[in-house]
Amino acid sequence: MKTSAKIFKALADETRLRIVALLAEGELCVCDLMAVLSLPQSTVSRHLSYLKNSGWVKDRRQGQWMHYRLAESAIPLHRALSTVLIGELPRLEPVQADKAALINHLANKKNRACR
Amino acid sequence: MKTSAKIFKALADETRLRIVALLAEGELCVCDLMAVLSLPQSTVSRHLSYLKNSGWVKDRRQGQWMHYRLAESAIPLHRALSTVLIGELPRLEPVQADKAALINHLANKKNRACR
DNA sequence: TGACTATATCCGCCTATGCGGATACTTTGG
DNA sequence: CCAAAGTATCCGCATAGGCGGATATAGTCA
Repeated sequence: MKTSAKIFKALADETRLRIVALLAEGELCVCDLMAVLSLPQSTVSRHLSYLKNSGWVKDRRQGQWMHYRLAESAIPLHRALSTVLIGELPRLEPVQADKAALINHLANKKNRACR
Repeated sequence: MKTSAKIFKALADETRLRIVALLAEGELCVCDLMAVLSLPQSTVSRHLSYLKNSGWVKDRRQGQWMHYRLAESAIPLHRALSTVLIGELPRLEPVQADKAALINHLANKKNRACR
């Protein structure tokens, strides 16, 4: 029960929902998220910690970059929510805008580093 | 987006999840919930307000009793989450215990008032 | 090693919200 | 109209957690 509330708590924040929606597109590093969300690094990093701590994302270090991706969970509620999020979040206008910004960002960045 | 976060916030609390699970069984009044959850009236009432305010429940006055039931929403995310909750919450042990307590409470109460 | 980049964490500040006892309001029945 | 029941709200208190600048850490490359 506590576990379930924790799963929902992680989604009870606008920024974290945006992050989850972006990660649904694939693995991203912190600097990409900063750029797309236009948020300070400490803010993005804090939310990612929260998501990691609650089991929503996994990280993977590659050189100086920390890559984050959605985690697959063994908890049925968690899995069911993932499915819902993947199906419903893309309907939201802000999510669509973020995705467009992501595509644009990745295009500009090409094979260059983050900045 | 803000709306979505609000929907999740309402579920980001153990007590509210228990209430939602109980209301999935059908309409209940505050005093029934107090008895089943073993929580003070002000606490139960506060959580019901929160759930009402976030669109999760509707109330209906019948004499001195205020009856609460799950609300049907027009918001796709909300509807999808309802389905998930109804499917997943019953798997949780604390929810099963609450349901048993509810059945017991209703049986003891019969046609008498709440106390 | 030293400089630079990417990230995590610390910090002080501020708001949201949980708790439950106390109080106020609403409805009913006599 | 009063008393009692059911409920909502107020209150003071405590903690969680949001924010973003500042600082610490980790990895890379010359």
